Amino acid sequence: MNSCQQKAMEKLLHGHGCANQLLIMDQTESDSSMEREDLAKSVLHCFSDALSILIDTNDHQDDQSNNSSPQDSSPVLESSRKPLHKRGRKTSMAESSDYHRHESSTPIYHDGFLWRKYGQKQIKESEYQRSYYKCAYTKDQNCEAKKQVQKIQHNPPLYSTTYFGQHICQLHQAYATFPIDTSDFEEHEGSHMIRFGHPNISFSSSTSNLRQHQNHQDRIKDEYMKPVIAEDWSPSQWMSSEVALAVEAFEFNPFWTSHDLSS
DNA sequence: GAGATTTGACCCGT
DNA sequence: ACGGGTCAAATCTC
Repeated sequence: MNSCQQKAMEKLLHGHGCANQLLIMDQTESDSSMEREDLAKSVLHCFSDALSILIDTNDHQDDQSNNSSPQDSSPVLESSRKPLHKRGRKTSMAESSDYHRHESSTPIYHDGFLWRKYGQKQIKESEYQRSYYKCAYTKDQNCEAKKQVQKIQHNPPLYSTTYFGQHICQLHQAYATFPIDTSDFEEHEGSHMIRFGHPNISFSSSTSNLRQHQNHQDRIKDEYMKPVIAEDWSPSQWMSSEVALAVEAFEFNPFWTSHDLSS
């Protein structure tokens, strides 16, 4: 597998994890439709990014074969092919070599990663403030992924979420697999897990905190131990019809295992 | 009390 | 000097 395929695979696994998070939220009778929507959008973003990577790869291969100019068929990914500044400090993070920008009617807070806000600033010529986030595992795992969230339009509301850098933390991979392989409930004790925005679904890197949530997780685990047939899964069960249609277009099923995705 | 967020100050490139 | 990005002390929340 080449590096592009590896990236696409990581995106798919991340989307997989988000979809599983959706599953947890529903089975715990969460009433936060907004968070559910965020996760559903994240699933779509991940798949869009994965497709974009694969399309870019094909374009690149086409370039090598016929030297034609590639078209940007990506609806979401606005990344690395943009020219960089020639020298000196980049005038903005958006000119860094690796960024992805998403625009949506709601800010993306729950995208499957754990972020820590480290700044907020009023940007000139914008009436809205920009918020700066970095991966919560910046120190622990030297993960330098960052994101910026900014409202860019009031009516209709429009938010821009820009991601910079790649996650090198192990978080997303563990997250992507744990709901499927229930043995991970034990294996992740003491290791890094995730805390999402929903107060009832909280995992921590410390064993003591994890134990505090053990009873609740046991209940979740029990739910997972119920037999669920992958063929029975339908996006419309978990998300709005509009998003569900898009997910169905990807023929995605959260009950797939990592092996299913990689084979 | 620990961890997360807020916010003014600071750094650095233009 | 200006503006975007980051730091870190103060504050807040659980």
